[in-house]
Amino acid sequence: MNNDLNPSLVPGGPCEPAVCATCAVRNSSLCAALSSDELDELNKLSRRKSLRPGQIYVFEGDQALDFANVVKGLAKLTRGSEDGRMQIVGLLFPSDFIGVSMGLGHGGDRKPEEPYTIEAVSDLELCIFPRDGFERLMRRFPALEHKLLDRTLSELQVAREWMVLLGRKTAQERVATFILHVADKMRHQGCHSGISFDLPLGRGDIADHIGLTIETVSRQITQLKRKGIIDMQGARHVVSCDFEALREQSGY
Amino acid sequence: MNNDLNPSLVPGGPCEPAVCATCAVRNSSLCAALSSDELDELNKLSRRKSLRPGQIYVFEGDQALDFANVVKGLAKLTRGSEDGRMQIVGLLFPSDFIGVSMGLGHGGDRKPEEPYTIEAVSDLELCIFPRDGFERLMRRFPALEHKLLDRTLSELQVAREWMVLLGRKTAQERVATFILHVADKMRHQGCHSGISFDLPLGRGDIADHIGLTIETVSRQITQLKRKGIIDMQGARHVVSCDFEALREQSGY
DNA sequence: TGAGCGATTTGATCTGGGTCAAAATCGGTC
DNA sequence: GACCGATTTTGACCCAGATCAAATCGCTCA
Repeated sequence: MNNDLNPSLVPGGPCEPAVCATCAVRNSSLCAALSSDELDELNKLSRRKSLRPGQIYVFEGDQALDFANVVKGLAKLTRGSEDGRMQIVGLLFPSDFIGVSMGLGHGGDRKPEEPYTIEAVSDLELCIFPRDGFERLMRRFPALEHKLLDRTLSELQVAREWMVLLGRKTAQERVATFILHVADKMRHQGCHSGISFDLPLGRGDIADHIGLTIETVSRQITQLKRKGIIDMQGARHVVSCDFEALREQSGY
Repeated sequence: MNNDLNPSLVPGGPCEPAVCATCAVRNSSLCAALSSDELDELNKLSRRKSLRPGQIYVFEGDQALDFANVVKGLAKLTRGSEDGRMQIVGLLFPSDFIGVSMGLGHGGDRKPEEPYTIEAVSDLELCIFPRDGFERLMRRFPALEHKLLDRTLSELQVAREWMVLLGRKTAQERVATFILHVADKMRHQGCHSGISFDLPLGRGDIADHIGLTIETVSRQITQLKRKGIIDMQGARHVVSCDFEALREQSGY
């Protein structure tokens, strides 16, 4: 898939909107598909929104909201049930795109329902686009739609990996896999110096992501520490970790 | 999203290729995005392939194969591990599209690896397109790419529903959910008369799909029969089923 | 008709991870 | 630097679903 930047695109170039020129995800979000001129059009539609940890952007069952880019922070995509069970079906990192869970193009009919709740995990900043306007731009700029397809395919890939984890892996393998995923994600985000990084989720959220309980997650992390595979300072900060050993514990 | 048929498309119209005109999935697969003329071009690239139950189309780890439409039958998309654990991450019904699990556009570089095995469950018929040619057509006919995006979004939706099932549902809820899904799928496939239909998978495959063992699946089905929620003739054929009760058992 | 074989069901037992409860730790903050 | 609520860890016990083993069912083919 074409990941090249548009050649006519120079950050801060001719028509590049000021907000976008300094935007942390200008070149990694869907916006990377657009030239400065095109970006200018998109920018005219956009507005920013900030959320504090624990604040909810959409509830499952609500009418479909607008689209948005995650600019900063972390959000979780969850499904809950009355009796308190909860599953995190996706994590939303900077540059991830929000709002297509229920498909595109519900222009005429009544807005469909959001299938998942989106909640800020850390301080979150979103760049929001109205559905109609964004879809219209997508029709005019096929590169935008192309990039969305690209991303949706990787998300599908991630979701299926998680199906394997949830369906067939042991508690130990799940936790090892989760830590590997986080390390990988952090490396790509650049918030990462070799082997030391923070877990972006508390034990409860980790449990809801890998289909276990808080207690089991905690015990498995203790195991990994005992085996010398990871070393931590406090509950969140991983000081060192043996990736090779983790991979072996992760059930491939 | 635009699900309308192309108005210039009349089955059996001007340039409609003969194979396509009688194709079972002409109007439900990606091909529904194309006019007769466009379809003609696509058809020139295509070839058919048949597989018997149990035959394997691609192994996970193989080099990426061509794209394909499922024309007839059922296939499963699976990930296995050395110790025999197996997870079905997707079922492929007629009109489903195959070959994008690892993303698009690996033109220049070495072909990436298939992440999943694809195996025929029943007699399977595929309509195969070479990667390069199909991607070129996708660039020329944006409606094709649009439809692929549409489908990928629904598959992501299905995968996430399954994450909830695998992460948080009880055995009883998993089996009830599975039967509802099958009933729904069968209704849409038209192989369905109100309340009676066949389970397309054996107990083993059901188990691998919903993250249980054969024995547990069997016991849960027995439970549902005892409760009078479903009635069966043999192991595969559902004679009647109380959808309302099933929905209640399914954990929503 | 009935022997043979894979798929399914049923039964008996075991266990990984859940549940419930209590300590220990971690930040904050006054 | 002592206090407090939230988070995490640890311990004791339990149970849903796995495992192991043995019928039973439903085919196909002789």
